Amino acid sequence: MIAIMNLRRQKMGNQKSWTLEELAAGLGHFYKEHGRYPTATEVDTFPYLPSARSIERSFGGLVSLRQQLNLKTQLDFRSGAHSSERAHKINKRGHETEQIVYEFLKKIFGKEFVHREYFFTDDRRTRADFFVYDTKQGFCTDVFYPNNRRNLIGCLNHKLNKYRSEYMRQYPVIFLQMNNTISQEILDKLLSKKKKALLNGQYLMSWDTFQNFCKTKRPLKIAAQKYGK
DNA sequence: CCTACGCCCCGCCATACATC
DNA sequence: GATGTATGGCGGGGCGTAGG
Repeated sequence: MIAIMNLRRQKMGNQKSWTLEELAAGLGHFYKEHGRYPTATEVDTFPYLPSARSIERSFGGLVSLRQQLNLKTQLDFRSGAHSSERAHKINKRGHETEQIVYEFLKKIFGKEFVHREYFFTDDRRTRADFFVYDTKQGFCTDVFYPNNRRNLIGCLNHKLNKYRSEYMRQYPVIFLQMNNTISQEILDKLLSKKKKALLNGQYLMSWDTFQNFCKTKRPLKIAAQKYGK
């Protein structure tokens, strides 16, 4: 049996290949802590395991590894119960998160000047979560809640792709990242190293940064009160 | 029924870096 | 030089939900 302490590898130097036994011990350690086996992203951040990428190289990937070790768990987390549960959680969280942002924007800019699900064209396909009218040109906000840094990059790339076209770039757009464990400092560092950079008029903000940003904007006023509610 | 959407998991790939 | 491993980006597939 391999002692857990021996499994923590040094980052550089003296690289030895991981054995199946060591991986089994690492996975077992994760199971003891969490009552289940790790996904690829969890494998990447778990100190007693190599990266999922390494496992892919040497053991044909995580699905194959789970099979080889005959783990009493789902082999592939992309479908089935795990994926179903995840999708439910994401939808619930997404709805709640968007509501928080909506309430905040209404308070600052007024209900009349905050549009939800703003459509750029009439094909009713491409849209931003919010479009806010202010005394200047206004701005779009695309809200998301990534579970961790890695997924954040995935989400961001997806959004950069979506907002590439001319008509999606008529207004400034803020990609609003709502996971408060990922600070603005982390976001800025990530962007400075990122290959596919943000375009002009695109910003990546944390919730704190976004709130301060909104306070620098000038809300519009409703001219005649009788049109108010 | 269909399609679009947001997010996540995974495999594939290119690249960077250390060692031989 | 060659080889091996770590790292991060990218695209495909999957899920539930919303709306046609």
